[in-house]
Amino acid sequence: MKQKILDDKLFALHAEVCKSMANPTRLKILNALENGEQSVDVMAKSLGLRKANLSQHLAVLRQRGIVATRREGLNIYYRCANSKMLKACEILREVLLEQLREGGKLFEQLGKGRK
Amino acid sequence: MKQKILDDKLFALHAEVCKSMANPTRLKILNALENGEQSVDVMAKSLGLRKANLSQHLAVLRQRGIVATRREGLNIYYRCANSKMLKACEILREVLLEQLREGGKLFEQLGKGRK
DNA sequence: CTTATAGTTTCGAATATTCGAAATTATTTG
DNA sequence: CAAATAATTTCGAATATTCGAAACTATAAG
Repeated sequence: MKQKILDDKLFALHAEVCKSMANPTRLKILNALENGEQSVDVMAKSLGLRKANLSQHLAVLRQRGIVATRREGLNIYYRCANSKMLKACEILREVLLEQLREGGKLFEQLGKGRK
Repeated sequence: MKQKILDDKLFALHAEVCKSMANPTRLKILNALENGEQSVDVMAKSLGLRKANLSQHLAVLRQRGIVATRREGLNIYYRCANSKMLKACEILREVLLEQLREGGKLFEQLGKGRK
């Protein structure tokens, strides 16, 4: 029973983290942070996002503890808070890239989920 | 530019897959399928879910190509369609379990995301 | 103190997700 | 064909996510 409760917490946590990553923009943000910290301003420009919207996405990642921040003058620098988590994310991306290259089913079914 | 388009597809696909996993019930389903295929009926009982609801979740996983099916008489057996993807999912779970055990920030912040 | 720049928060509308209930489909057995 | 069992689909209401617009906060520089 005790184990079941831990499992429930774990599945809930896992779902929360997946939810954080369940958005192309947030995945692009995490991707941008793979090579080190970046300010919001620079990210907004390189990703082509409005600052307010980027900030909203960063807030999601921050609240889940996926990214961390550091202020320096006017700029706030974001970085990945947990390299293992980012690595796990990358592994999934590699698997999917492989699928894409193989022209597998996953590719064709993209977007055919819930309308 | 060509590469950017591939990247966009990849991020979109990645987000779709994360969306599929962004639900505790679906993660429990995937977890149950780690040890081999199972019928909907058995899963419904072991996970304590209404069959209609389980079927809805299975449809999400099916549409994204994450699980595959096989019919045998009245029963339909579900299995994981891509072991690498399931493995990537497990790796993330291991990272999170470690965090949970360490009593880290992620645990405390669970559920404090968007209300 | 004023202005400029960087970033965040709030609000509201559009869209998507979730789940129960009820209806429907598929297969087997009598 | 009728009845039973397994599974799926459809519908609708409650809830959550997403994004632009506008307002707001924080820091630096004059």
